[in-house]
Amino acid sequence: MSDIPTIKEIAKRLNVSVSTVSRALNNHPRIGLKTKEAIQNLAKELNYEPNPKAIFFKQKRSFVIGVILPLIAEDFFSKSISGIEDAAMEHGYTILFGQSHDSIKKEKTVIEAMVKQRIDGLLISLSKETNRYDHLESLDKYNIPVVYFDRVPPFENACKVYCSVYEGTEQMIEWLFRQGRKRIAFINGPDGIAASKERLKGYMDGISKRKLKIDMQMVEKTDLSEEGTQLALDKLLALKKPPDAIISFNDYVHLDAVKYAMHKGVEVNDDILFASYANISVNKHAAFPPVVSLDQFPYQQGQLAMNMLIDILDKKQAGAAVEEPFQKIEVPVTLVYS
Amino acid sequence: MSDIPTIKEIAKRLNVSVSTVSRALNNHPRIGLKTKEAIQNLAKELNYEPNPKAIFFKQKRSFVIGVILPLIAEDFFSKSISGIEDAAMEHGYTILFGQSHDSIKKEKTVIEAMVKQRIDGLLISLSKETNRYDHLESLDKYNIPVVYFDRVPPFENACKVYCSVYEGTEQMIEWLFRQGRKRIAFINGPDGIAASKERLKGYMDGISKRKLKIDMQMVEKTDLSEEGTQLALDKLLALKKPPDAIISFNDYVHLDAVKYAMHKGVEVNDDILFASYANISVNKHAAFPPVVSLDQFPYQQGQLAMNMLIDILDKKQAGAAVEEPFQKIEVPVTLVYS
DNA sequence: GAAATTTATACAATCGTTTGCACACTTTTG
DNA sequence: CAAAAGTGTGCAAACGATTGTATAAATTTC
Repeated sequence: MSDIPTIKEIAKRLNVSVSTVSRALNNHPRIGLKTKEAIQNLAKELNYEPNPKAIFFKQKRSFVIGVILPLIAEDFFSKSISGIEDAAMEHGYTILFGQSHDSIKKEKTVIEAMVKQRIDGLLISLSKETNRYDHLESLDKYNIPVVYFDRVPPFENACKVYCSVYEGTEQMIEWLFRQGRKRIAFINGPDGIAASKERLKGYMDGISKRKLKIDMQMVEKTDLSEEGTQLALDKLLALKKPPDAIISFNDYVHLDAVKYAMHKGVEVNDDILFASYANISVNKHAAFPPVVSLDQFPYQQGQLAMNMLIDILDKKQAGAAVEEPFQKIEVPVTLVYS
Repeated sequence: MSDIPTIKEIAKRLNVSVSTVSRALNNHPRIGLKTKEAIQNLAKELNYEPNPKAIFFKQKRSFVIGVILPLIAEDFFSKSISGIEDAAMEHGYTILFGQSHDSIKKEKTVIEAMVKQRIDGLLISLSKETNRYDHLESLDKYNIPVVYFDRVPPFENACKVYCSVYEGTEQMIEWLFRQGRKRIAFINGPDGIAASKERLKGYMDGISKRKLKIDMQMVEKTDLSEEGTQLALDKLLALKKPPDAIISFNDYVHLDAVKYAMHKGVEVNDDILFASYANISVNKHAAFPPVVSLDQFPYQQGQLAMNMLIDILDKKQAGAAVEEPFQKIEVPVTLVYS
């Protein structure tokens, strides 16, 4: 019920001035040993903690970092938040959290709320909808550093951490090819979103590299709903020469595809090998996990991104001119076999 | 690059005192119309936002609420955080987020970090390990209101929001019984944790109510690993009279059980009906979702808990004596059929 | 032993905002 | 027309902590 103790209280109790207390707690050399010890002991006893809001006044920093993710319910983001959190904790930062729910409007609202709270920096994975970037201007204006992560903007002048899905896709095709599969189909996500474009590019280049012919009949797309995926699979199975391997846009699409394929009498991972992206946790429990899935290391990505941001913040505080204004880290991906 | 404008700047520009600016922005009646308009226009133009850290000084509140969840990667918690966030946003609060990863030590660390940041209140779902509560004392000491949510402490003098898994279990058994199932087995979680105890109690009372005999051979337990679940299922299937329905501790255990049952040649949801708890999102994609699952309404629970906390905070600020010091809300559960 | 130096502490301003009080000016009232 | 009431604004203190500068006392130096 008592209030959190302040420097003032300590000063009053020991009959010294607040400045003496402040200096004693910061181990200033000009404070007498007895005084210093008395103050430090009482501070410990009262469990004194400096008020970060007061310090913010002087130092102009709050040790709070905003984190905005599209949808924490997605396996990838729920894992990455742990990396983000651990890295922040380690450096004494706390995180203000918000979701955009893949809406640009919500993204804007959350950013505004965080700017109001005077965050030191922002770590953000953009919403699927985000194709304009003017709502991020206020951060620039107020000189709040931003690090983009996984879903990064297309322009160059930004700090980014992301992984090379493009190369991963090529590797996946390479591996399927080595398993003797030649008719590799692809169920992509909706047109227009960056993730679909990158995957498709990887697919086409991967196929080309293997000197296979690109057959656009082998490329279908889903709106990510179960029905959309079923439709896509129907078309692929109805081909004169149906595929002997199918890569799905992500593991959720994969699960729907496999479920429907079983229903259609396909011998899953025999007639057709199923591959996918993300390597979500439920794969462990699934009856038919993808034979190969692309792990994008969400924890590490989150950790790297937060460390990059803290690094920028520290340099900024130290007043150092940023030598490399826009850092980029491309995290390599890895194939996971089941 | 410019700094966030302050009340001082506005005052200087218009050649009035800071107090006049403050009053004008707060629509104080004693400020002249012309002055007020001039100030408000300039404030809008400069995009002025009051500094919440400065306001915290005067008002002793930060409009920041701490939220600690065991593991955001769990479907239940990733859904509930959305309800928590939406309710907070609606009332102008922002959330500081942390995970305990089901460790009491981490829980303590996170609580300390949040107290340091001077959160207005705390919303917490306790870690599985938490059986002592002394790390929550500092909150009490500093008069920071706490609302417990889903994983609530056993003592009475606390604000809680949780759901009645006990009654839900009874309903589940009732429903299975009406499907003609009489040999209803149960794969429970580890002994000792509250969730297991509550489920078991519901199971036993549900069976008794139906005038069925309780057969403890029908109750197995898993350590929540895939192997543990397989072991439990092995024992159940080896019984002289094997079960015709199996209720699993949660949907993850369910998925493992079904996967293994298929492997063992069981006709899933025919020979044996599978039921479960949680109603996780992947059920939508699963080949064999549980025939019936207990939805615990994570979004609503989160929302209710946050609203309760904000209500307490507002009343505290208004200085009103809290008439009902320890509120409780029991959220009813619902069976979801697939 | 007086001046110079060192040591230990206090004072006061600052950060951005709010708010009680005081002051000056205008208008109303008797 | 003087007193009372109303109107518009500024001053200053407060919140918690830091920090440059001032001041006092203790110590050293010549």
